[in-house]
Amino acid sequence: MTAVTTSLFPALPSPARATRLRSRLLGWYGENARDLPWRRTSDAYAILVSEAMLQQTQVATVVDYYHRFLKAFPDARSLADAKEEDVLALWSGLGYYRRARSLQSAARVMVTEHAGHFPMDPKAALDLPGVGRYTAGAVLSIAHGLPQALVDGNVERVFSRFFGLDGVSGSRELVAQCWELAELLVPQERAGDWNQALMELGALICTPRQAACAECPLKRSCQARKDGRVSELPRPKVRVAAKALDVEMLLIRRGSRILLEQRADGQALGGLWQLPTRVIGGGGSRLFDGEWPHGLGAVDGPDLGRLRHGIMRFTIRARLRLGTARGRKGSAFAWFEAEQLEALGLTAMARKALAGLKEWPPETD
DNA sequence: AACGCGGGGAC
DNA sequence: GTCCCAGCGTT
Repeated sequence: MTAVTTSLFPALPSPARATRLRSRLLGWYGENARDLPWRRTSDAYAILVSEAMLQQTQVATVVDYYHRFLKAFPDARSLADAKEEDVLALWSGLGYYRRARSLQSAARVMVTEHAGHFPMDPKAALDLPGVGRYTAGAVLSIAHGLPQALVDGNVERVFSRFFGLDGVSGSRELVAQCWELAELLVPQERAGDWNQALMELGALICTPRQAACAECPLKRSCQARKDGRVSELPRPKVRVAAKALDVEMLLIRRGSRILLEQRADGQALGGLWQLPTRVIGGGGSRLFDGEWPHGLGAVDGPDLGRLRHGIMRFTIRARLRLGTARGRKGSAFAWFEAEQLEALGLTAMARKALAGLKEWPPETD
């Protein structure tokens, strides 16, 4: 009987190899780092804002939101004191709105428990709402230089390829291996640069498709490249196909205002404002009802516009119709002037529909 | 240990 | 169309 002992890592790096790896990647980062707004500050609060926005959201999307948000809420105290609706308005269109609420909650904890600052203790950082292992490591290493590791989608991809880890993207096993490697490799000095260098390599060179291996500073020691498996690692996760959904939205005018509906807390997009919407085909979705709210209805006539919108596991085809409202509506409904819409927490679909209008249609209500 | 949660960019 | 993005909290 042969005892088979499998090393957790096909190529666990020796201390000497780890040193060379750090040196190469940090050198490359020094030459190639993008000039991103959150790299111009060492304010832990500002970096927390950027990290919250960057969760599952691409850099290019975040930049403008980051500037607007910090202008409105320059420190934890101002965010803690803000109205939630104003926070949501600045998050409108970014998605994953729980991030915005958690960020404000975290700011309130920072004010009450930590004198308005992001805590220096990793354990305390993890107690902040919306701050998990990744975000705690990111803020502490980038803002304060603490030797805290992090693993995000970029790091997972870089490690999977560089060390030849054959796992499914996002799987428990692969993520655990990556965290162990990240802890092993994070340097005592320049930990923030090291972490950002790993992510930058994943974003610019070691990309999900068509990796630019020729330009990679680590190409000489990359296991996947040796094996010709760069395009195979990490293995993609199985995904559920999006389902089609057909809906109608109502544009209801009264005077110079239009009627919007606030989605209920506890449902998807809770608290955000939308145009009254009903499903007309494709089956139930938990996103919209099949009937107009009581007293609301569509006016016969040509569509005011059409749009497509992807959300969660649905591909929505929406038509915008002129509508009318009879009787008094509940508290979920409110009339808004055009100038108010920009400062409102609209759903992205509502934003698209209103942006697509060349001019407001005639009043019929 | 899986799943729900938005929206958009890149291909 | 598909894939996936500087993840987290809940079940």
